[in-house]
Amino acid sequence: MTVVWQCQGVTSPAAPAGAVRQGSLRELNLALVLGRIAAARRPPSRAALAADTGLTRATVSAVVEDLVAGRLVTEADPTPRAGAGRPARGLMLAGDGPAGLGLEINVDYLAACVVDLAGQVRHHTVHRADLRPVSPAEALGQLAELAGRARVDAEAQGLTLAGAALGVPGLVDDAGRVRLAPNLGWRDVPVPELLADYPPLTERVDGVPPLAVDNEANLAALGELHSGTAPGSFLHISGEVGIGAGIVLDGALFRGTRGWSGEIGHIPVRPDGPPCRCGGRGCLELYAGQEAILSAAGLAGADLPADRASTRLTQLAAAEHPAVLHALTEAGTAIGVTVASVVNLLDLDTVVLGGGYAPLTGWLRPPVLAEIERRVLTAAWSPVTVRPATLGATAAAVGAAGSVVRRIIARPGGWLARL
Amino acid sequence: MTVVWQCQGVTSPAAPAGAVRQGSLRELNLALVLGRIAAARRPPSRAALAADTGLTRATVSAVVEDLVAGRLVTEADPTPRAGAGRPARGLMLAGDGPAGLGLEINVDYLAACVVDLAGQVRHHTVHRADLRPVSPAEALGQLAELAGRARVDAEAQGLTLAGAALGVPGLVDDAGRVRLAPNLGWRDVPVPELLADYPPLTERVDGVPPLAVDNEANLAALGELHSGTAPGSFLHISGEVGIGAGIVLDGALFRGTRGWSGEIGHIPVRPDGPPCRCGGRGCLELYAGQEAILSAAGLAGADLPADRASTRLTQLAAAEHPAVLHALTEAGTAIGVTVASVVNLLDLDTVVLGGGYAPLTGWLRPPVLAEIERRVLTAAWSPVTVRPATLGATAAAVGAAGSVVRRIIARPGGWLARL
DNA sequence: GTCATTTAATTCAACCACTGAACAAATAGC
DNA sequence: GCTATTTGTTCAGTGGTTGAATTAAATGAC
Repeated sequence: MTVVWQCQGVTSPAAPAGAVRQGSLRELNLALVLGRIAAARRPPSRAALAADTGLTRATVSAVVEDLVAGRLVTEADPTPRAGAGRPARGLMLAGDGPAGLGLEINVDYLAACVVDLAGQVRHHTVHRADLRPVSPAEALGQLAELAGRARVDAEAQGLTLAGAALGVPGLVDDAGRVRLAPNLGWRDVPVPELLADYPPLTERVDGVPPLAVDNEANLAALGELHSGTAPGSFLHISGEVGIGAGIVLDGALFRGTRGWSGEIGHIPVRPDGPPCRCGGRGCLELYAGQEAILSAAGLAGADLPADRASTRLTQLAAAEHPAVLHALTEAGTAIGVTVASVVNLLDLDTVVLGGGYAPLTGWLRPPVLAEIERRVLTAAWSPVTVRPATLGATAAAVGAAGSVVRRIIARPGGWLARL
Repeated sequence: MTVVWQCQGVTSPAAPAGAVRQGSLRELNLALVLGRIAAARRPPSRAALAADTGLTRATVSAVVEDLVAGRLVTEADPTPRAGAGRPARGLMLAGDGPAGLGLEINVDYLAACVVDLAGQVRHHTVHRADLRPVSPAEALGQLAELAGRARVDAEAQGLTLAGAALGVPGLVDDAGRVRLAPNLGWRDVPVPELLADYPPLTERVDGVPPLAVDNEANLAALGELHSGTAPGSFLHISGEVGIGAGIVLDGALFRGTRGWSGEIGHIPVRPDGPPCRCGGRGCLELYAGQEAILSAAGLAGADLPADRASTRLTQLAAAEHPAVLHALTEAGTAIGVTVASVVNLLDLDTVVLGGGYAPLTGWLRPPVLAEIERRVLTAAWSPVTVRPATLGATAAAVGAAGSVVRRIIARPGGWLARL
């Protein structure tokens, strides 16, 4: 049995922009019902779905039959119900159907994980290594090995991988080429070509590339969206060596005209400030990037590996180290000025601090909120929530895997047609 | 014959998020075909539409029959074609069907206009008057009178008004209440209530309010979108007394969580700059607002009415008045810093300068582009276009009227069901 | 001038998916 | 055991699309 790869991109529009043929009706209702099952707290019955969606029970039954046949949905154990009547058979996402493979390349680690339809992480590997001195080809080779092991493990658990997504800390174009990943030292790296020796990651199925490559900040934001703890629109700021942001609007990632949205690290905080290596002046990264915080805290010479720096900062902050507290307040103020701009522009009510910022949220939040309150015109009527991300350090990998299964949930028709 | 009002909001999602019943199919295809007719350069034939949409010619014929019966589409004069074959009958949006009423209240004028389905402005009235000393109730009374005259004129031309939208220079909530319009001096003005004496503007039809109230910058951006000269995603900056922006993403206005997006005037340019009346410091409005430009140009004492200030600036700039040129360069730089932030964040490739900025584009563009090139990470690969708005001074009124007819084009089913 | 050719639009039987109502299944309460 | 109640399925009916055949209206060759 061959593995089916059908991921063609990370954002899922779910709107049938094109022609609405006869069968589209079924496709839309498959997506509708499956979406409700995915969103429900406890396994809903067919009758409940009918009441919820407005479809008739007959239609829901037919739709569910398709979904069960396609291994997307299973019936839960018959739970004892209160009151009279035939007991409902609860429906839930299948744990043994299609799954998504999520990959991540970052400055100091590689990660691979597998997430099933229900959102459970079924496999997770992190390979710590400084990737800066390694060539892109070699790094991708190591990644492919990780991917291969993840696949074996997934299949041993009865899962079928339905696609893969890869997060990188840089700008990615439509073809999956990494145009620029400054902190990794990559420039114009043709990821799909370099992975050509690993067919499962590159062989096209029906002309669709199996591997989606995207910015890690975008994928981390998607992961946060799918974790169910975030609202439909929010800004997710990833504080790694650089600072990236994922923008989620109305339940969908906003990727911009070329897919290069979220470059929040180079928003000018002080237009006449010190020069940044991007060519601008006074960019946010100069005030709230990892190096800037370490240097302001007097830890510049320590030369910590990137993943240690964050934990070290948290420890010192918890110990109320004065220079660290000051550095975090300064960083928070700079983030707050930038976030105020974003909120004035987009009217978002939630900001999620992710990556290295997540454990520092307790210290960053006060100055961020202070700047928002000072600078956002509508802050008085609509308070802005600032909270830490719920996914851990490899949020991008989990988000990448989640994006694959979310795509199936948003358009089950494509998956079912392949059986 | 009664006037039918069916406008319920300005943004048009067009996606059938809910249940997909039997009839939804027809509704979606009505929207699909009508949308293609609206977007086409020259009147397409049924056959061309079939090829374009992927529907069969039979289906297109049936759909078009409905659209013609509903007065949304008419057949164009049979144009002589090249080559053999039965001549195609071109289809175009009807000029005598439903139309939209657009209204605008601004600091120094009231405007009303009527736009037909094809986007033609069929009626246009501007009433110049300083609205600051006038009470909101009285201003709205004058507006209702303008609206009444527009309606009479529209009906004399055989048009049926299908809804109305009103643009105001301030923040509007879901209920149509103006929460804050600083330059007008309004605060918590319940527009629908104050218009209660003018039933055509407030009587609900099927529980739907006939009048949508929105920010003028949003409506001006929509007008620009519908004029067909702008791409699917762009930033529209309205330079009036204040500075507002409309954000169009993927062909739809982005309104934010509460509908208060686009407050670009209070994005901090210099976080430690002079205090702004919004409570923040160094806001864009302090560097590129009308007063700031006039003051920097040494024209602060002139006390020109708002509409004159813009023309005066244009004249002086054309005459190469040194202080004015300097003031415009300074303003353009501030705008450029802000736009750079927006482009870094959203990856837009087009910025439209509207309102008072439109005639000044020639002088504002160079400094804006210079800042973008310095500060936008991706500027080297994807150049940003900065261009003037194509609609005139009352862009918001035209955009408001356009939003009404665009809603019908996006969801013709609702309109047809009312016949 | 006639006729083949070509393209446009309509007609019609077939089919697909949803609807609504009737029916079967499974439980609680009396 | 019987009824009430709720779940889920079956089935005839219907709306809307499909695809092929047919009609319509022009050009161009002879």
